[in-house]
Amino acid sequence: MARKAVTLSDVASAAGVSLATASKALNGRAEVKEETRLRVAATARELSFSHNSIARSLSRGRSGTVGLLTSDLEGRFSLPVLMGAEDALGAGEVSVVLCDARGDAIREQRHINTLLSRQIDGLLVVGSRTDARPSLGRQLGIPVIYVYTPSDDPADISLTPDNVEAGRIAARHLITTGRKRIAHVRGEIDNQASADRAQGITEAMNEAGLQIINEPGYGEWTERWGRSATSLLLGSTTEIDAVLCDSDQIARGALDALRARGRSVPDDVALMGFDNWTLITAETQPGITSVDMNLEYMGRLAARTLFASFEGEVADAGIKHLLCRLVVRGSTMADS
Amino acid sequence: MARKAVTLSDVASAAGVSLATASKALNGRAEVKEETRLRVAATARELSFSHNSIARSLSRGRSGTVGLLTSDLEGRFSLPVLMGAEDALGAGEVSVVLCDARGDAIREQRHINTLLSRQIDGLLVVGSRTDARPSLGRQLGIPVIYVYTPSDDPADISLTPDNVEAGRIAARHLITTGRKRIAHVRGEIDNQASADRAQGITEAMNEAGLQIINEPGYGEWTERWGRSATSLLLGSTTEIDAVLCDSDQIARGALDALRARGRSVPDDVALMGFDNWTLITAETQPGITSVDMNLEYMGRLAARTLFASFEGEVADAGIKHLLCRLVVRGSTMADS
DNA sequence: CTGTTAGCGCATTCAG
DNA sequence: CTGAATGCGCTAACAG
Repeated sequence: MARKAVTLSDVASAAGVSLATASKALNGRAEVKEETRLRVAATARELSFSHNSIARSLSRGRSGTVGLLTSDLEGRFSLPVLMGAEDALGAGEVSVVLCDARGDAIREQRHINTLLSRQIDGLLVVGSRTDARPSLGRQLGIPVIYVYTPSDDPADISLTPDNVEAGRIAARHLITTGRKRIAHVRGEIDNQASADRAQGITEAMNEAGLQIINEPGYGEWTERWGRSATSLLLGSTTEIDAVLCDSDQIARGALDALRARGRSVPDDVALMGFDNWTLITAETQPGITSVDMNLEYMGRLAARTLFASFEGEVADAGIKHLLCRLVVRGSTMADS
Repeated sequence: MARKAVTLSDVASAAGVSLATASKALNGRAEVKEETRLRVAATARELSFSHNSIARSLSRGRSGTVGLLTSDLEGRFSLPVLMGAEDALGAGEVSVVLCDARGDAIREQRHINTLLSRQIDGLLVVGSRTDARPSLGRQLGIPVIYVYTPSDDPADISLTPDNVEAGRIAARHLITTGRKRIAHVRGEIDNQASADRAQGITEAMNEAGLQIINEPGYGEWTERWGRSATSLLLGSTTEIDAVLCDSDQIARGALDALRARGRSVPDDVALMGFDNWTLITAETQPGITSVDMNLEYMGRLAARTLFASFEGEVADAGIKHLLCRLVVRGSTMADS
């Protein structure tokens, strides 16, 4: 039943060599005669030997493991990041230990301690909003990379989307497709992503000599808010020909409200969201144009950066803003 | 910079005891004088000592780690399960090593090997559909529990939702609220969940002397399919007063179609889905009544079962079907 | 109660 | 090129 637990010394004696030689052979190390290397490899295969990585870690001093600390697994932002990271890491021989702090600082600290005691070689800290979070400090002794949610310490390495640019991209797309009276339905107040996008939008509008229509103000990241904000907009005397929403969910609510009011999308009014949550944007009729934050890429990049720092390379500290990508669907351009 | 790596023997000598005593003290083991235990604990704290769990694992023979093998991280089914499991496991001192096989058998095998070489104490295999999957075999030497997606080997331990009962629950709810002409919009053909639900629905209908209206047939798990299936239904001469959809996404599509045809929900037609994906069911207007699969509970239970088997308890093999839970919203009952 | 002695399985000096 | 010896940090019998 229980695995025979064939050890390296089993292989060694079976192959008629010493433990040390077997180790070297299996690790492709330095000077071992090709012939013996092959013989050891063969017997290892026969015995279906598998390294005990616990023991290996102990003597090597590295565990081949990285921690993945997330604050909310359910979040739709941390998940793609996690996937990208897991993908890149898993391919590189290293395992990922997952910890969900549930947004609780105590629990986070506990997790960090157990991760550290497990001798992880590096740590990825991923959050689900772009407002900076408290740094874990520089005393951890291992490389740490903050993903999506940046650290508030500029000495840390953080990867986050360039939401200002995302705002520019969105506004420019609407302008390019002929819209002039663009309303911005915002997410929650005091939210960095929303603020950054607003900035980018304003910049792009100014470039074009236009002014944003910004009546409905802030709300939740929900369809409900999208519906009511849009109703407000349509109820006012201000004419609009585009609604730019801070999230796809808000945009979906807006779509329903526009339709209920008899406005056709995109003919009467163009509609856009952010995040490119295809679950929403690709399912509606018409699909909703959005700006993708390249989250999975971000996770992958974070993993690569971690790898690099294992090799001794030092990535530049500070917050690195990653490019976003426009995804056009029917809500801004007919036909498509 | 690098952690001082204070070891147990550092603590021991600092506290003026032997290594062994220090170990026992810190582990709250057998006979150690209360006084010395405290002294050791104190110095350990002073030196901010932290166990090296790699070394500990090596000598104990157990790693305090379980593998979590999933086939699709993005899946909305595996995620809640994973959360529940991570929660229960994390609270119990054990860490979770995450592996995503991306639905690829080769990759899955690779992951299993590295997990095994990492000496995991147990394995959770979670999938995102309820059709049985190939067993990993009984030769792994550690307890394995299949979650959501059951194993095809009855000797394995599997946890999965009771979709037959879910079907009954759904149909009974519609019947209880006075519906008689109920259509079932199904998901993909050859899908176990859909088949099980159909069975339960039929049973409940028969109990009430009713017959299911089942014209539109099978389709994708998408809003699009929900829309077209419902359009078909409404276009036929058969009158209906309820649409029971195999998923919330399908139901949402159905809602749009009903509305487009001028049917009011729930007054003219009641509407239900399965899975209780609140992202959808709670956001629409009205909310969509659904049957929750208790996924997070399932994950938690899986973790507990794993724990139990560490303690030597043997859970009964076979597939255990877990109860589902009706969640009533506005789409089946006015007001609420 | 406490300290001594062995390993856990492997990588790594350093002689041969 | 190969092998005997040493240690990673800790737990687990044993003696004292």
